[in-house]
Amino acid sequence: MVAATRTSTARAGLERDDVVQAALELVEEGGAEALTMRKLAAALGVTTTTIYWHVGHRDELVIAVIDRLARQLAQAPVVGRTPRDRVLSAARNIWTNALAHRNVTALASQVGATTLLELPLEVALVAEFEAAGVRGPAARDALRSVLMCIAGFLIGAWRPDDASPAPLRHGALWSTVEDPAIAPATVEAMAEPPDVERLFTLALVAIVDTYLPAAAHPETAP
Amino acid sequence: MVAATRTSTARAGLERDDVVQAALELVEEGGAEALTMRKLAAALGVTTTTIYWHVGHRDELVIAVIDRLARQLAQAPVVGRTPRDRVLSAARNIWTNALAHRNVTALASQVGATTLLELPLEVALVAEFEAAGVRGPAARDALRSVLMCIAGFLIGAWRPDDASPAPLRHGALWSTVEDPAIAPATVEAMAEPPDVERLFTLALVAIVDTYLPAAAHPETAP
DNA sequence: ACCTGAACACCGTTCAAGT
DNA sequence: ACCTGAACACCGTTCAAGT
Repeated sequence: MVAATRTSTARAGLERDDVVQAALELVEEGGAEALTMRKLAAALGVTTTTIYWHVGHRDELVIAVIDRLARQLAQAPVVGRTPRDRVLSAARNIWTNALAHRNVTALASQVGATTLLELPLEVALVAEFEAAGVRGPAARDALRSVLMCIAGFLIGAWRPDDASPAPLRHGALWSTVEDPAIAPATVEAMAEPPDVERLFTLALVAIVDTYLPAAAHPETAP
Repeated sequence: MVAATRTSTARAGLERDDVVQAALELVEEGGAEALTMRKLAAALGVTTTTIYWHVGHRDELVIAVIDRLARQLAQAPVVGRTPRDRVLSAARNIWTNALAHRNVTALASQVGATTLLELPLEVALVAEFEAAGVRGPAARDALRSVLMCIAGFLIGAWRPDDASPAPLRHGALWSTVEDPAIAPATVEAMAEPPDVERLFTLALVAIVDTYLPAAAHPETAP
């Protein structure tokens, strides 16, 4: 701890890094709404205004929290033999990372700082797109499409319906549907939760294959 | 708006529907955070507690707001000659509707009431999937995949980077990237905002084609 | 330089009371 | 039945002041 190097121990010995780290822990455990200036101060045994002295107002603190997690994250390895497999692996790393740190990821998404959190993983993905022959604006479109797809499936993955009030759940609302164009068996199937992990994989492959050169598609390869 | 300042303590002639309608207008104009019990009361020329008498606490009010917009929405027509085109049209109706009512859609997403808002459009989409030969659990997976894809691209569409603080934007962060595996031209391309509408269309087609029977795919059709 | 205490302008929510 | 006023427990943020 850096505080140990201090010779003058008259104060609380609090440093900006300690505050940010404590804030990160609050978010990881309790989500964005658990991060209040007052709770954070209490967790550090300090007054609310002390937080302001160290990190400024809440927006700056949030950015610092995201930045701190970004630096802590280990660079996940990209695996696979073919360029296509490696692209999928790099994309899946972003997905896995977001699932592992859902609360910070959700916070980053709220404040529009997603890129700050996952830039190294994005860079790794684009590098694989380059290796697969996708570059320039096409690489940007491919990256953005994959990122937005991940964002959407994340919502489905970490709000597994039972976070909603009972009468608002997908199954509950669909159970009231009567439509001559829809078979009863299909309506019934709507009540079951989907396998989000599997659906994500299918969607990811579909989108990636849209951007890869035709030669990389297994379906249309000679 | 029904605004009027009352001093007397007699009836305001307020009904639950008026409160919900005023709340809906607040959200449509100013987003979720514009909907506070106090602002709503002020807009109606009434005391905060009156809101509670009419609609209960905020969660119930939010649900009522979403429900009210859902009932107001005109049923968008599905167009197209082939089953595939009609599926894409029905899916695009959900996308278009969400863009048109972004604030309420975002609110619904926050509280897990998305289905409440767009159930009729979901039913229309599933009906087209049925007509295209996708039913039962496969129809559920197809619907869910399309919905999650829409959710992700919505984030990209209504947070067009300039909502983020300047140094956190995609382009700004990417401009610092130096990676031997990535061509400078590709890094430069990352600074330009993508055409989200176009990317959404490509992704939607890719996902829909994953679920449609092979005969419906133009690429693999005989 | 570091930290405290009081204060301000907001929130959601409840309760007793008025007509 | 409908509505008000006061109150409680929270927020983020600022300011003067203490060491």
